Amino acid sequence: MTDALNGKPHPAPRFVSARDVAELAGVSRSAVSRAFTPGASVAPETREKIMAAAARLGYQVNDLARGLLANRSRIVGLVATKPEVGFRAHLTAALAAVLIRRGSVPVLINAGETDEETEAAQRTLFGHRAEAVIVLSGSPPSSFIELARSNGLPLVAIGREATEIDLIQTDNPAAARALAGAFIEAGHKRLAFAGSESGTPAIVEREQAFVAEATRHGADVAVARGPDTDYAGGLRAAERLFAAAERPSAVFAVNDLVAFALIDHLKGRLGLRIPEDVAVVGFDDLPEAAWLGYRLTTFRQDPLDLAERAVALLESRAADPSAAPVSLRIEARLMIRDTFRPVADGAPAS
Amino acid sequence: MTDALNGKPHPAPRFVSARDVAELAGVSRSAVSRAFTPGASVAPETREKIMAAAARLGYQVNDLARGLLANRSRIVGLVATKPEVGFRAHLTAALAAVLIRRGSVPVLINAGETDEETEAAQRTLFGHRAEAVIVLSGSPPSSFIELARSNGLPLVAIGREATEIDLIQTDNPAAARALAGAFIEAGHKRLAFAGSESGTPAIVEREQAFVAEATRHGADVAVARGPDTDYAGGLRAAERLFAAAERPSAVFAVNDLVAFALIDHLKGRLGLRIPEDVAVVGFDDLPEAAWLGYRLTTFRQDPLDLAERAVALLESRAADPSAAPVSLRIEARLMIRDTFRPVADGAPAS
DNA sequence: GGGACGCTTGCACAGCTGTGCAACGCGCAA
DNA sequence: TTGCGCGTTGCACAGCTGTGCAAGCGTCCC
Repeated sequence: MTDALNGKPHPAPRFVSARDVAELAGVSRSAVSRAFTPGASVAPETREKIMAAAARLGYQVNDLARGLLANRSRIVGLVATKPEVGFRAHLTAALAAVLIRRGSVPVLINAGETDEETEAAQRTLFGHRAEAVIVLSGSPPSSFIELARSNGLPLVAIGREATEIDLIQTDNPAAARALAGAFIEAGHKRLAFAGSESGTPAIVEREQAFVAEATRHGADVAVARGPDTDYAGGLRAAERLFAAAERPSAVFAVNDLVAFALIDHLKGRLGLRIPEDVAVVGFDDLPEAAWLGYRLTTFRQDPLDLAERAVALLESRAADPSAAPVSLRIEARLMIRDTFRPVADGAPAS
Repeated sequence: MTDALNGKPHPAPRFVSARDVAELAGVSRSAVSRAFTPGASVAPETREKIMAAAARLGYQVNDLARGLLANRSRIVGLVATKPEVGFRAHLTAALAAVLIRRGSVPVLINAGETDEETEAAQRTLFGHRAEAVIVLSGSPPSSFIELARSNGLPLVAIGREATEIDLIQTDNPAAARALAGAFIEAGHKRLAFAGSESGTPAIVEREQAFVAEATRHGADVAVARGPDTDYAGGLRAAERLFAAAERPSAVFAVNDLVAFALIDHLKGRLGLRIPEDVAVVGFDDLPEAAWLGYRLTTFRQDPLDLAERAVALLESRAADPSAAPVSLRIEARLMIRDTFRPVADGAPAS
């Protein structure tokens, strides 16, 4: 099957090379190379002649050969499990856009569940001499991290916790604490956290900080975890939280997807009103959070901002490989919509 | 800025090469090459010695050099605008998974709106000697198609209409016609189509076939188009369709996103019941369509199926570059949920 | 007019692999 | 023992680029 693309009935339609251009322009091949190298020494008229020939032939510098020589491929791996779902989709797209703009080549590694797939992804990445890897949040292919470190290639993790690695992360504890405080200030006594058992560091951080801060204020906190951090998982968590006799009046959903499930369950199945009966707050600010059906109050993570910072981190890492690992925290801003409104500064709750 | 990653304080941490392995194993470099080439002539014990040395050093064949020699990079470009939104996100992820499994390298080209970005994407793709390109539906970077064809590299378009190019497409007209018939059979007289002005071929096909079939049956069809094929566009279309005195009783939304907007508008703002007052049907079967808040009846496109067929098409194209362009139609299946239930076979409408 | 200097340009090598060709060693048969 | 054949291995080249080094040439100044 693979053979079809491997086969060579036509021996691959040879691309035009610098030699072709040199011949047409009547100069040496090195002159062509210099013409395409900024800052190299070429006479203006020679360069012009070369450029004209190149344009006529449709020449494009072969980045494979260039990368081979310079030992730099410009390839950056984006490793993610389920890159199509929720916030990761937005983060992936933003990273691809930022990388392309700076001339890099984003390779999307859809790191599957099986070891076989993980291994194929590894071969792909290292075989093509990726010069950097960005690991998105999600279940952790720790073998990647291992291998990248042992080969000394820059690696940035987004939302993954790992020692000895550059890390960029939303400030989950701060957000969770602030929200717990806001719930209590608004008069809520019975709080709840709808999480998941996925065990992602971001998930764990949000839960722990929220629970800790709430109990510090003397509030009850119920915790329910779905099997995964998605809509289905959110439904499970919602069922558990609201099956008990003592229902919470304010819920922090670890995720917008979980929050949507929560809202659908409360409104659709239990007939509760939001936020009058139950206040709900999510995390991510997916576009869906602004939809009329939800109007979800949620913490905003800006994918483009995150992507730009991640790439900047990559650059400074490449500039100084021996520097100490950086751990960057980014503040999440609460987008206030209809599912919960904090008490305004000084003003009484309405 | 780019300079940071370009700079070479450490001259890039040289990967181990076949020569290193050869030295350690005490053989020639060609022996190493042969050991990693299936079907090459190597003595079993030599191969074993080489493999041991390779494992110890962590050697990995350099696909850049291999690709340079063979004139095959294994790189496949995925070109899409806004790859994070709706069905494209799922299609992109599915394609990446399929390509990785077969040993290809999926490069995600987030083809922006500006010419500058498009040009950067082109350079990236052709500079790295991509051996195939897959264009996802969306606004059409037609210069890509042009250039790919002139360089004779396999190109498959999904949902894009273009002559002289391999094409894979859902059978939009068939689905639209079937739905128009089902609406009428269920007793609806005033139909409507919520579309967009984006002008994507798939969009146009659905609109035209739906309108034609409905009028053929003598039904009224109102058409409203939002500026774009997304939630915001769907809201605009919904406003226009239901501002008129004569409200439609069944609406075909060109897209699940548009359908969600429609539902939110009808239920939330106009207080209508679905499907009692208005029936709504979408297209794509995004995961959101199964959410409790929507339970949307919609046509299903299977991203994995589409991805596998696209890659298969790529392979057969590579095997025979001179064959006539193929145009493949895939049937969309109606997923029946709560927003519309067709009359069952032979049974009367409930 | 001659020498020195600076800008251009070509040569050759490096970077890493796959493969045709020839050589080499070994086993087997005559 | 010699010759033949086969399996294995090394050499060398190709594929495409960037760049140090030296040579060439023109120009300017003394």
